[in-house]
Amino acid sequence: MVYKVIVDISNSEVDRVFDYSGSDGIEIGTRVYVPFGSRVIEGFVVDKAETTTYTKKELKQIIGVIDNYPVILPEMFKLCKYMQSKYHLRMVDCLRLFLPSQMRKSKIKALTKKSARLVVEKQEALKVIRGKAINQRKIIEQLDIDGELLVESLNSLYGNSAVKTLCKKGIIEIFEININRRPYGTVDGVDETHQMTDKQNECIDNILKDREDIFLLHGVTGSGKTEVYMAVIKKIVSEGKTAIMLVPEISLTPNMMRLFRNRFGESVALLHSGLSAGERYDEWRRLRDGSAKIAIGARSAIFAPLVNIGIIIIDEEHDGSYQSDNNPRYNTFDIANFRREQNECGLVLGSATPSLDSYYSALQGKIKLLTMSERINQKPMPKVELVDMTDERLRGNKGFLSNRLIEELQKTITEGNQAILFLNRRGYSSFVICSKCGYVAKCTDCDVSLYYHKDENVLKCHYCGKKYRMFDLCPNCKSEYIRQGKIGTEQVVALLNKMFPQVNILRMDYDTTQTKESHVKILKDFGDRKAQILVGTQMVTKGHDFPYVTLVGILEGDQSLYLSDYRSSERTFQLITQVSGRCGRKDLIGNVIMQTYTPGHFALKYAAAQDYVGFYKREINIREATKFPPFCTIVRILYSGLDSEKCIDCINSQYALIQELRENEKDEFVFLQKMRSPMARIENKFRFQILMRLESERADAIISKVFDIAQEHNKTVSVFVEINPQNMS
DNA sequence: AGCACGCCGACT
DNA sequence: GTCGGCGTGCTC
Repeated sequence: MVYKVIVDISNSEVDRVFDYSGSDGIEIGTRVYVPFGSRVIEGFVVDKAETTTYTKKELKQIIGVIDNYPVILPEMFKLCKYMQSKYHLRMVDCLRLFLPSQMRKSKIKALTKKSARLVVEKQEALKVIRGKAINQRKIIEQLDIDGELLVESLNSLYGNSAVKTLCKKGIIEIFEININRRPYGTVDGVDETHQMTDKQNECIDNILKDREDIFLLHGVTGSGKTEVYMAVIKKIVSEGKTAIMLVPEISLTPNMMRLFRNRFGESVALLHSGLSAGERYDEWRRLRDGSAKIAIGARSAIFAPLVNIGIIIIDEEHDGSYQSDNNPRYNTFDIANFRREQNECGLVLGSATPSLDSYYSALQGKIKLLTMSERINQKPMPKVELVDMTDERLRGNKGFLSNRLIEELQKTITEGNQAILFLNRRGYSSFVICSKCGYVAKCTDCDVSLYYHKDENVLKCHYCGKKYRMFDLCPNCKSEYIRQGKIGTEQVVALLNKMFPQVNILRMDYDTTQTKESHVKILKDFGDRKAQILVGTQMVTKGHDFPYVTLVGILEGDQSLYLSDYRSSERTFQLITQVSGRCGRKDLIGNVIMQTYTPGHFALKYAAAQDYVGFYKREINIREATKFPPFCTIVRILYSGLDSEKCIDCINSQYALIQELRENEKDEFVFLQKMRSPMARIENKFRFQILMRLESERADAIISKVFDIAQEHNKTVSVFVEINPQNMS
């Protein structure tokens, strides 16, 4: 029997089927070991045939099967084809998405990667190297700066022969590093069943009535969306079907997990980043063999190996993390919709602040709108108060907190309740500047200024993570007049500690959640009321319920408003609504204070009024008038590379081709421009982009041509096509 | 991706 | 000559 095999190598050159002979009876979807060139690698059987055009001599034999069952389901092959045509992805990259990563590379061993470091002093090493070996020199210099680097990245930058030679010469050594994962806690406790409201029941009935439809469940924060999901899943599972529920990674809290585990017990499988390799594999296996019926997880859980799916739920539908922004790039909604069609099942998008696109689709009648506009048990929505910081400044308050917010904080503390302060900026201050000569510390590899982190006393680049020594004197003019930029969460905590020395304060941001335990611990400690104030970034806005929080302070409500991104109003509205919803969840009345310099902005006004529909109407008008999504499709082609000249050559030649395309499709282009990327350099790579906006009706046909154009390029420049990207920088 | 092969410059 | 770096091309 001849088997068509895709080899497990992520490279466009080998992303096609290779024919192998093998004994009969290997099922399509099985993984196998095959000889490839001079080595043995893993591959996926994607098809079988009786004959082949290759001669007996050319045709090699499958060495053996890896798993004794097909790991890829038939539906997933269809999905793979769909993704290939829609996003122009490599077949292997899709297939890889369908199984837990640690299953690849020979069974479920600990995940290791090869890393390299210098074993000889830089000066000594350089002496040994011959004049011609530029790449070896570069590697030595790089390793001297960074200490150690992954072999794969050295290979891709300088070629594998240079790395191998250095190793042979004993200048560098290659060693394995382990990437550990953490286990998740055991489950105890019982299912708390709630009395459903009429509104909740109505939504559940609707979803269960039209089993093949797409629904947008617009429910205000605290309206009990999770209960609706669980009730729907319960019914579907009782009919012998399976379910997928997606949440943003960050809101997959222990709380949430407990809720589902208590309700569904062993039939739920949790897929999230905190699982260890073994556990993740176990969970995947339980889904694959049918012992678990419900998959809950972040974005990638949409690829759960389930058959006979009865419902797919995407919670916090508006969340940007549903769109993958590095390869393979895909949009979770597309995948969910494809699986919905394949399984003829329902799809529910849930949010308190639906994305403009989804709500527009709902009003167009393309998807069904369900609304829950009241909190359960008639709890009132929190009162949102806007504080104009310009006024505060005029009245002499130069601090970061308005008098109103200080007053409310004091009240909350004395009453023994809790407060959340939200500021979407981490670190101590956003930059340092010499007020004498104007010197600003910048990253050497990225086009950004550095944040000051006081607890580590370093300057950090928030793009590449590189750290620099902090200075007392200006490195440029040696003056001592160093001023600091905008206040970040670290400084907020420091200042609050001075203001309220008797109060415990927790901080939750990227810096304090680098290990999984800390993330869980902070939430648990705050939930246990070990602290009265929680200061945090985006992270504090999602999903968790803290019943004793009666005050939410938004320090810079307008911070995200003026980014050069068409979605900035939408984002701001969502952020404020989400964070406001953290408040007044029990029987205590909640209060939200939003500080801003632009209290008149409609996004802030509607957010304060908790008026989603009002905001929607206003914003959709702007989108329509200015021709932005959902009234067009934005396509961005991003070019990045170490050599800026080569990037420019590449973008110029492709831009010319796209201009040609526009000549033939004049009516379809709303906008076309090439430019430097707003982030002109990241990690030493220069970035350029072509932006276009297309009429939505024929966008797919043009995008396909754009993909073809982008395909042809030099290896030293990486080219990515993004459709309606979440991040335009 | 990763390996072999073969060209070509530099060193004994 | 010949050692070794580095580009090229191929893998059923």
